[in-house]
Amino acid sequence: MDATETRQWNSDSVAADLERAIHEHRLPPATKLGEDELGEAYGISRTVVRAALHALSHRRLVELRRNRGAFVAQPSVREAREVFEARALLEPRTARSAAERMTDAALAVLEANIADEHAALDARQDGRALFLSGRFHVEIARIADQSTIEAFVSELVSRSSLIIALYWRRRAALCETQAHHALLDAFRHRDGDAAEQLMNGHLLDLVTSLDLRNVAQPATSLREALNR
Amino acid sequence: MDATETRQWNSDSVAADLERAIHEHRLPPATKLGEDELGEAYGISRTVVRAALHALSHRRLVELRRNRGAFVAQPSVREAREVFEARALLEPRTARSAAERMTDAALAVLEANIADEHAALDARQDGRALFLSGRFHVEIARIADQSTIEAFVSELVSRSSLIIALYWRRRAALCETQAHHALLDAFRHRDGDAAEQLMNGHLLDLVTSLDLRNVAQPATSLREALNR
DNA sequence: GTCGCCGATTTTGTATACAATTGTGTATGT
DNA sequence: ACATACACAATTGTATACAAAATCGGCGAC
Repeated sequence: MDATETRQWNSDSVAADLERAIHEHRLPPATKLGEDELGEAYGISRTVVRAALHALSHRRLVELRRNRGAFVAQPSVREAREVFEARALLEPRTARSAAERMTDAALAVLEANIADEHAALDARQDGRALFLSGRFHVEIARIADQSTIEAFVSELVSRSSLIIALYWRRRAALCETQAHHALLDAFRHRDGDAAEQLMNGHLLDLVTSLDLRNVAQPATSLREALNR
Repeated sequence: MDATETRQWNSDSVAADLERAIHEHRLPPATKLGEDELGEAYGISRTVVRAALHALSHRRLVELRRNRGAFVAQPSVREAREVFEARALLEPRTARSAAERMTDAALAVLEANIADEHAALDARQDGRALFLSGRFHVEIARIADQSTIEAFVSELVSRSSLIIALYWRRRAALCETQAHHALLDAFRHRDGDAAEQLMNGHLLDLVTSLDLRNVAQPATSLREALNR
């Protein structure tokens, strides 16, 4: 939590700040997000914090339990599958559209994004790298000029970050940059077919890199498991 | 607004009630949703009303303008196209999944839904018919057992209702029931191919029944138009 | 008569106070 | 020693009070 009391926060900016922290794994799944605690951290009242937490709960990044408070969400195995199912429907054809409408300026943005990903990985800032990796996908929807789909992809990408936190199998460096480079090449050639197919494969790779066997809910206390 | 002070409202139920009113065109686009007004209507404080309005704004059914209040959204032509673009990506393949997993119980639900649609049309309850027509689409996602996609489709269907309110060309009875009957037949035969194709065609028909020429924003006061 | 400015009123944004619910710890009885 | 019941503490849910912003009306100037 950036408790800098210098900035002027509102519910949207607090929600964005929290979402980024969750996306970067600074706030891992199941973290309790107390209203008083957050209000003090940001220097605002519970009113604004509550609005932000409600916003995040609508994006399924935060789970609200009545009279118990807000917690960083812990997507189930089933939810994990659903998220990537939805991404598989939305992103490949959006990548095709993006490739067909690609401009040099948009290409530069994507290239800069990949460069930042590499820089973050080199600096051992895994959370930031993961965030930027997600941004790459959202940026593609933006380039495709589909703000509605962009909003869905943005939500799905953030939720994917939670899924990765819970079910990631190989803890090694995120080798996704290869896939992003391949996509970038397709975009350079304005090759919609290739972009669609590469995105499809990229998402499949992501799912297979997860451990989605139906074992009991992970990373939770016995008490929590029984209350579920 | 159901100002029955008998029920106990919370932010979620108020949001659901308002969403249904919007979906049924009882609250047309651009309607001002004053906090005090709603609070009095539901017999609750502004706090709860605000939470409900924020929730609806996240679904893009309500537009919040800072220090000016909440209004039923007026999707632009561009947003209208985007909504149906997103539906075209999500719903056809979801209909295929639903067809492949179809059970007799699920079929019965869909049949009952269509029957209700007819009943509403016969009773000249156009709003209710439109709502039920949307429910048909959401139900398909539910049957496909994809709650994440179901949430997206639910949002898109509600937004489609606003789009229909603004851009519907032929004000005649909603002739969609034909398409829904055809889909039901495909579901009865567990024919995934047919279901996917029928849904695709159905959505295309819907878009072409709209008047999405880039005329100026409709149905708004001069003052509002200038402030935009 | 029209345009522009300024104050009063209305409405939203935020903070705080109070009520309700949940979880925990302790005491007591078996 | 264990289980149960009760009371206390902590946290969320809701209402209300206050502050800030925008709208609307009237007034005056041109």
